[in-house]
Amino acid sequence: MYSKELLKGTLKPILLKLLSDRGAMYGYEIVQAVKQMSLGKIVIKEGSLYPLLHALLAEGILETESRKVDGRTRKYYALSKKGKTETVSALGELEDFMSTIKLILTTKPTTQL
Amino acid sequence: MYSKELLKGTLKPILLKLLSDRGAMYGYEIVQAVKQMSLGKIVIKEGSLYPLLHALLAEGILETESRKVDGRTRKYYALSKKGKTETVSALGELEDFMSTIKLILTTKPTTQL
DNA sequence: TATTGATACATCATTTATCTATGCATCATA
DNA sequence: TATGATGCATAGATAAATGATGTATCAATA
Repeated sequence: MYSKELLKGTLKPILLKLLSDRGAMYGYEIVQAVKQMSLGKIVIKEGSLYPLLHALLAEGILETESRKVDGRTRKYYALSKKGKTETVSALGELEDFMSTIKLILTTKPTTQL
Repeated sequence: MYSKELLKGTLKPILLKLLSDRGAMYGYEIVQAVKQMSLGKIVIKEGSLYPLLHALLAEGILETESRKVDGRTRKYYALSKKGKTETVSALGELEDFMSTIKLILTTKPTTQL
């Protein structure tokens, strides 16, 4: 797990990317997938994920459908049409941001003002 | 400027990297340097920077020295010995985090569970 | 058969990094 | 003499994520 705050702002694009790749997913599955893909380094908390899912649902970015599997209810979330557009811009922004950070981190010390 | 929250957790390592590269710097100079290096995309607010500088000073990560230049007071901050160690781990963590995000963002859609 | 751990959803209070807004002061310029 | 750039500072607001907690089903095990 990374120091508390780095994750901020990255959860939403990560979620959108996952749904974009895999189609409909349910909460528990999302947590496991992120944990697995990040080699255990990113563990989304339920207290973070469910409010985010509900918010994106309310925004019309996600659509939902409940299915009963082995006596347990799973609530599947998928990208709406609007959500697919949103995903493109969210991922673009994150990648842009990361290159900016990378730029600062890799600037040679000799580059003085 | 990026959407509000992405910056969270990155300000400290960015600051440490800057001081590590350039030695002692003062607040206003730091804001300008980050703005310039990020091509205007990252603008640190004074309300964010000064409390951070004071906190790092209190932690013994930074050392300070005031100089009067052209009638204006500049408060220079530099890494302490402890701060140099801290910088190494902070930058390491940020880079590790970024590769993890990159890993998730670039995973091929065909990689299903 | 009782307990534990995994599965599955949910909410509420707390934390905390950053921003907004504001304040003060000096200097250069128009 | 007003404005913008330089320079430091703080207090209150914002909002994302966490921690803590709750409910319930199912599988494994002791």
